Amino acid sequence: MNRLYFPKFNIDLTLNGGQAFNWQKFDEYYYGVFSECIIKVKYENETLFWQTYPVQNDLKLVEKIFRIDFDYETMLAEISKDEFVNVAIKKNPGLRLLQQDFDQTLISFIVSQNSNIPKIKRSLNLISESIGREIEVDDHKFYLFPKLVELKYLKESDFFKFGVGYRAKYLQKCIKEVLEKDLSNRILKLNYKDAKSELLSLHGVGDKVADCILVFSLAFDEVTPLDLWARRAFITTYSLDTKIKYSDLLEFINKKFGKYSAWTGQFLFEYFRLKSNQDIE
DNA sequence: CGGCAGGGTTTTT
DNA sequence: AAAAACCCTGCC
Repeated sequence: MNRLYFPKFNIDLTLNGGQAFNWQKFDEYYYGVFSECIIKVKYENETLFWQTYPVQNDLKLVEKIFRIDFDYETMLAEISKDEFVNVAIKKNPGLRLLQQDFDQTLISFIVSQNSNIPKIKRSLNLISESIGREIEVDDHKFYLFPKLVELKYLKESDFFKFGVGYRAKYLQKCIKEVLEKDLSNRILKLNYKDAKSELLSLHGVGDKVADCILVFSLAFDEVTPLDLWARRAFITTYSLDTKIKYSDLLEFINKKFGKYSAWTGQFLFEYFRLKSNQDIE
């Protein structure tokens, strides 16, 4: 397998957290389903072992998805100055942000709204299995995530069969809109403000889903998606008004953490989510 | 701006 | 067993 030196990486925390729904673990390897390939990875001795299928050795893709070039140390040094964030980092060392495919992330987070992780994964798998190309890796069958041009032919009732409920209509409309606007290509050149307003104009995309896409696929680190957990985390940690508006909370976070807002949010989010799972203290 | 409906599964009571 | 919650958005 190929190797990349990649110190300070907690692969379990990163791939099982709420930013990606397309990784499955078999034995000691994770297999990630993308639209162009399956990525197989494991992490050992500060090294990422990886391979891509069916086209092998796609280094560019792996470097992009794991944000290999991101200066993790400098970011940690900066945000750990905050005592609360420092605790969250200590409890979740090696947590990282990914930079995933735009189209796939868009679909994934429309499906994710008001739902839970097992159900989200099930629906996304159904979508892949129904039209994605089959790829066999290590005796496991995977199905590539369909591209928007393939999904645009599906009707609302087709999406409904994937168990996405009322989000079927959002998906069906949104895919058409994105293709008509050529957004997948254009958005790569836009700044945060313009990219977000483009996303908000899409059916089924509100503040939270838009920010998930901007952070988890376009690597806009100056904001963080404020779902219920992240919102609760920030409000509790900094004793904010429980009724604070979405945009006001984003502004508060950006003033405090600037270009590392996304990383701060991710650490606090995981810290609160895992803490409540153990439900101690 | 505020309030609520909207799949269906998981979690909590 | 029932109810509430669930990484929410569109519509009124």
